[in-house]
Amino acid sequence: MTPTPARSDPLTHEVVELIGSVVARYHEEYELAAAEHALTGAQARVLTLLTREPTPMRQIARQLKCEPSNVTGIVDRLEARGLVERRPDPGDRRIKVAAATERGRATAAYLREGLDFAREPLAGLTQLERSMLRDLLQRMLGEEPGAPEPGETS
Amino acid sequence: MTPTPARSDPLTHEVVELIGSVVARYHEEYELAAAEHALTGAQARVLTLLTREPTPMRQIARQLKCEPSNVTGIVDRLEARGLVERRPDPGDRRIKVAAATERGRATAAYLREGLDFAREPLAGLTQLERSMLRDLLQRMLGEEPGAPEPGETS
DNA sequence: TATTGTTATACTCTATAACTATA
DNA sequence: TATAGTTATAGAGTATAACAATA
Repeated sequence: MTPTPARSDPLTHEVVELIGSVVARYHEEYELAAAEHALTGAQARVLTLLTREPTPMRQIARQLKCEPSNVTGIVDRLEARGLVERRPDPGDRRIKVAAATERGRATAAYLREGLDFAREPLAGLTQLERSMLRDLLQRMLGEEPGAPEPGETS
Repeated sequence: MTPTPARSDPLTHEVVELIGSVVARYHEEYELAAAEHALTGAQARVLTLLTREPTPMRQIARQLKCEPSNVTGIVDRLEARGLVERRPDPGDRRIKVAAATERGRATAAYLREGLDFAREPLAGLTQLERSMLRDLLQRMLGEEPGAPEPGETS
């Protein structure tokens, strides 16, 4: 009769609504911070990704969870602005590795600084509260050892 | 020297990253649930909005934080599928009030059921933990009385 | 034959500007 | 004149399908 016990729980519903608000606000601020550097959200995400590590086009698509054909245009536009460059892969000539340029890394750093969300609001929480929040979010995301998500093949 | 104390705090950084993960996963599941009903994310958001309350076009734009001209197309497509209808406003003939139809409400209900995120993961938390999470998120969002965010004009 | 990246195409979302009809 | 909604337009993201180069 109650396959999902949490479904009709008003407290759970409240938390779900709050998470929705967090998601909305996060997105809003992310797009805003990106726009300040004349970047779209997708461009900002790819640039941030490439700042962490040079990545083949196909793998960018996997991380963005979109089709590989879309990545071509996004990287094109970043490359046209000198924020990213395509490099050949020494081992496989089919592969093009996209990498952030020096300018791209600088832009990404400014972008990161502009992303005040969660940093400013989090300042209102004590150290203990922040670590409680961290633990709760970790458990929500199933990132705890001992609770391996099905679907992880390796 | 340290205008934003939380900036270099590794714990805060960790929480920010976790929130990023929550946002990514929420969006992913939202788009997926919408796609199961042949809806785009924007269409699903508007439909959900109108299920709660019939709303003038202009006000939809404000809630979506987009330009009013965009709403025309989104409501057009929902109306073409019989999920939404435009009604005149008795008091002001300039205004068109968009409202969910019976079919629209039914679709929104299915959509809501498909949105497992946060409900399933939250089931792994105790009642106490969930209320702790609620309180922490509320304070992050500045929704608590006694902590009015600057910028609120009224 | 399979994989990588690209191109071509079509649809949706988005902002901007100009337009219509009401107020 | 100001406001509500729309139209027209252009740019960007998205998926699908077909393609060239390479494995």
